[in-house]
Amino acid sequence: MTAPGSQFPTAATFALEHLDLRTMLAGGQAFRWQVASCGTTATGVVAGNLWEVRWSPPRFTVHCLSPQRLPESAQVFATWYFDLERDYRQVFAQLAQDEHLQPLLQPKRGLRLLRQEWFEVMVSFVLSANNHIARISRSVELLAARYGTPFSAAGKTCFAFPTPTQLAQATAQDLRKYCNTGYRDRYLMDLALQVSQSLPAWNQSATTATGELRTWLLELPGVGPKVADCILLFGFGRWDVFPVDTWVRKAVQLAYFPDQPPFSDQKLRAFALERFGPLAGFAQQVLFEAIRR
DNA sequence: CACCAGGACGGCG
DNA sequence: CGCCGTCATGGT
Repeated sequence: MTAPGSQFPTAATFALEHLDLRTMLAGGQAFRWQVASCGTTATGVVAGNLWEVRWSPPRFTVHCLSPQRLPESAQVFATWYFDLERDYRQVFAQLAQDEHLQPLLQPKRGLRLLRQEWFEVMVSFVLSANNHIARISRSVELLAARYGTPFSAAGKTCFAFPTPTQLAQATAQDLRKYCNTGYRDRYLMDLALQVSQSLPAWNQSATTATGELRTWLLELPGVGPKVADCILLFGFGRWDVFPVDTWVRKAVQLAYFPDQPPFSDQKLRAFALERFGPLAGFAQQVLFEAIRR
């Protein structure tokens, strides 16, 4: 389907065995999706466009609601963003070889990791420190409305997530006052400044090794080990990381070392990387979802 | 109304 | 290094 005003097809349909929109879109990896209470449709702004998705098994449909802005076909976008070329059957089969993880997998078959835009992920997870998912979502939306580029779609005004340069215009005062960022205001401002002044390096980071990218991220204000790993996982598609937060800490300890004294985050990370290797990031997401319910 | 939230940071021993 | 108090704000 090619909508008037668009030179690209604005809808695409895919066949999937499993999918859980709530977990995938509102589980704490992305913050701009609104999932309907039925759990079968959702809308969200991604990459400067408004999208609607539908899940009616086994069909996953993606529809662009701002066709005049679409820079590529909906199929190309969705294949990348929703990571549709990855063989999730094989991912689950591989992880099922772990006897401690195996019983947790079946309820999480609908879980997927998104390939989000890295700057939005940086900002979202700097906000995530000592914060609630609901409040993070609200701040992200307020940031977009105040500093992002507006566009109209589906009869309303939407806002692209601000670029580093756009967000660098912000003052700490306004971030705190209007975007509800709390004490993270200065982190965000300095983050936007730093990133906007080194954009070429970040844009070429696709070829950078995960370890090196991680050390770059750790130099950014408000980015510690956990946030850096989330940015790598959700924003740069690196699955060879294992973000350790309060939930995963409990989950790993409970599933693997129930009668041992608490491990340090460093030890937990090393354990997981050794055990799950290139699937560590996805294993983390399974553990996170399993313990959080 | 305490307590906690997908932690990071700075200061201290 | 590792440990500890602090940080702004609202959901539960």
